[in-house]
Amino acid sequence: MNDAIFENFKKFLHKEGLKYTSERKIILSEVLKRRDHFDADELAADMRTSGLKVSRATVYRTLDILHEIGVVNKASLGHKHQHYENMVGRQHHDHLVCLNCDKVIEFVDEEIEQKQIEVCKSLGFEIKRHTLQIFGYCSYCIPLMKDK
Amino acid sequence: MNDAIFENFKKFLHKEGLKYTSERKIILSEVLKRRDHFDADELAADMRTSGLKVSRATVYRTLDILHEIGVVNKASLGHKHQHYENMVGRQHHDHLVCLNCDKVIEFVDEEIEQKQIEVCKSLGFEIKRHTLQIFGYCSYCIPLMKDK
DNA sequence: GTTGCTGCAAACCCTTTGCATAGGA
DNA sequence: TCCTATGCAAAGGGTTTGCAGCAAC
Repeated sequence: MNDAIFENFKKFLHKEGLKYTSERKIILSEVLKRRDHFDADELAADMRTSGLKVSRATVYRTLDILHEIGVVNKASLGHKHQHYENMVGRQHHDHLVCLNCDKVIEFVDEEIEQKQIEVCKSLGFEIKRHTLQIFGYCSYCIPLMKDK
Repeated sequence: MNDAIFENFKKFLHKEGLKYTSERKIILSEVLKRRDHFDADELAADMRTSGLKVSRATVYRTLDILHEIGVVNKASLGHKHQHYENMVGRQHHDHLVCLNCDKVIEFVDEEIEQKQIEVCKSLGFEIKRHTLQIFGYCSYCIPLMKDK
């Protein structure tokens, strides 16, 4: 079923006058295996470990393209670097981030989504994307925090 | 009325064994004059223009303290640097950010706030802070975007 | 063959830090 | 006096970029 994604990627690149290179294919395939919130460097390092030699620069450049076509989502999870996540077959969601263990919990609340649309409509604002992050302590870390 | 804020600042610093220096007073007073979303460098530059010579490093260091005591809020508004805003006399709010003109519109929606609390409660997550940004086009820029 | 891509290293940008000196308490 | 703060410049960390050689098309 991923064939369609590679096909779309190829079509998009062609449409933009860009090339369907082996590095781009490799990066796409590695991204599609992911179910976590990774950063560009992490992806590059994991690829290197797997014997896939693609430079960091190319990873950054390709993640940009994949973001543009919606294959990955970019998220600011409270670190100084960006995180990415594979969005294939998934819908928009928000994040809870544990300040102690860095765990990320995803959630969707339809009312929150709906309300955002209403707010924008009432202000004449055209939404392109939206991102809600809640920082705090997950259930495992709350007891640990009490001790301090 | 700002006297109380300076007094609190002084008390906080004293409690932490820190010093109530003239640079810190100057930075606090400049921050209190602001009603916009500024970054550290901008604040430092504006201060320099006004003849107030405080180093960038001190501005960063002091903004951290002011953030800790809630005088300023830190926000990621889609740039690679942080933005700050004076929070004195203000409540938590969310941001609409225009991707064309960079304008920032603030809003609060009680239902969104409430829903976030409910989601966290149901997941056993203890909220420390939360931040919702909506990126898109403001009413002034929507017509300009059509032309492209 | 043409044109865009890659890898490398250097550049960049924002932010933090080490250190010598200044200045609150 | 004691000890933290400041300013400077350098380091840091993530990301982007210029360029020469390389690979799609």
